[in-house]
Amino acid sequence: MDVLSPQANTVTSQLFSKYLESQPLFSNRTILSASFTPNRIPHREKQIADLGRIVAPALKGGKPSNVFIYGRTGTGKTLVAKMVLDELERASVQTSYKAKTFYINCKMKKVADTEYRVLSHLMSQFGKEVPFTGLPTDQLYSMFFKALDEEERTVILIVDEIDNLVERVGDEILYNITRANHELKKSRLSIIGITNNLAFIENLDPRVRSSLGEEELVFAPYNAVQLQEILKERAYIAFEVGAIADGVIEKCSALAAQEHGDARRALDLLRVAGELAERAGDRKIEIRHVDLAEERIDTDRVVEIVKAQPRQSQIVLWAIMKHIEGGRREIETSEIIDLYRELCKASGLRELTQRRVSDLIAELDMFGIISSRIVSHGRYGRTRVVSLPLSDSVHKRLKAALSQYF
DNA sequence: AGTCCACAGGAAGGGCAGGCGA
DNA sequence: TCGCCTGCCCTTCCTGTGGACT
Repeated sequence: MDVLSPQANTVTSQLFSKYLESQPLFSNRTILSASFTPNRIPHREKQIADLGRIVAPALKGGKPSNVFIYGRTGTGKTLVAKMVLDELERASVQTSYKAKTFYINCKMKKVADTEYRVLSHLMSQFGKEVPFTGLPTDQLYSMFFKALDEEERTVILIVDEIDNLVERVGDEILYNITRANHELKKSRLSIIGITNNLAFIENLDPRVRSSLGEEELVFAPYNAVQLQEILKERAYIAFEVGAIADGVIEKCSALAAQEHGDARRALDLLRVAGELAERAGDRKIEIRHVDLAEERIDTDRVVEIVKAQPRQSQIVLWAIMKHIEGGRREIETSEIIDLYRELCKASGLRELTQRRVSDLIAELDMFGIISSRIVSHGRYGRTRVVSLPLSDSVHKRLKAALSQYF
C-alpha cells in the first residue's frame, strides 16, 4: 500500500520541480573541488621542471635527492608533487628501472599521531597490515625496510604537512626513515617533504636537516592576475557558457590574492558563489554571489572551529557573546569570568580557575574568533579587553550552534 | 620615586587517559 | 595483560607589568 497520501505526493512532486526547471549553471562541479587534479598547473612550470630534474635519476636506477617543498596554503605544492611523480611512475614503465610513489598526509587524524601509526600507515600502503598496537617500534621499522626492499624499485615517499608530523612525533622518525637506504639492497627510498611552515626546517635536528634538505623548492604565492588565469581555465569547463557575469572571476581572484594568494580559496569562492546562484534560481553568477560566498565560507570556518573546541572554551565564548548581546562592545577578563562562573553553575559544568580561563581566552584570540588587547588602568590594574569582531550573520549562526549546549 | 592594583603569563607539578612494549 | 611512558589539561604558585595615585 502506498503510504503517501495524494496531497503528500503533490508536495513531494513539487519539492524538486523548481530545481529541475531552473537553468543549471554548472556543467562539471568537480573541476572546482579541492580533490580535483588538473592536467595542467599554470604558473608552476619552473617548479615542475625543477622537481622533474630532481626525481629523474630514478629512471636510470639512481636515488633521487630528498626534497623539501615550501609554500603557503593553496600554492600548488601537493598538486605539483603528485603530478610530477605520477608522470615519473608512468615514464618508468618504459624503462627497466621502476619507480613507485607513496603519499602520506600528516594532518590526517589517526595517521601521524605517533611513530607507530605512521609506520603502520606506510605498511598498509605496501599492502601489509600490522596490528594497531603491540609491536615494538624497532620490529616495525624492520618490517617496513623489508617491505620496501621487496618492491625492488625506487620508492618516493611524499610526506605532506611534514611539520605536523615533527610537531606530534618529533624529528627522530625522519632520521630513522632516511636511514632506510643503508638497509636496502634492491630498493632506494627518497623523501619529498611538503610544508607551509617556512620556519620549520630551522628547528630540525641538524642530522635530519642535512639528509632531508638535499634540495629545496619554494612555491611563491599566486598574484591576482595568475589566480584569474587559473580560475578562467577551470571555469571554462566547470560552468555552462554565459553562466558567469563580468567581474566575478576578477573579484574571486582579488579576494584570494589578499589572502596570501591561495588558489584553493579562489576556487572555493567561485564554487560556492555558483552554488548560491544556482540555489537561488539565478541565471548568472553575479558579484553579489561572490560577496555572499565569502561570508558563507568565513561563517563555516568560524562555526567549525568553535564546534571543535572543548566545552569549557565554548562556554567562555558563550559568556563573551552574552555580554556583546547585552549591548557591550568590549568586556574585561573579570566580567567574562564572573559570567562564565554563573553559566557553569547553571549548566552543571565544572568551574576552571582564572588562570586556565585566561588561557582559553588567549586561544580564542589566536583562532581569530575574538579580538583582545591588554589595557592598563594604572593603579586599578592591568586587564585584557575582549571584543567580538564577527558579523551579525556569523554571530547568529554561532549562537545557533552553541545554544544547543547551554 | 615609590606604592599599588589586577591581572598576564611562566614554571612546576598533579591527575588522568590512552598508547607503548615486553 | 599490565606496568611504564607520554601528552594533555588543569591547578598552584610565583614574578612581571604599566600607569594612576601618593
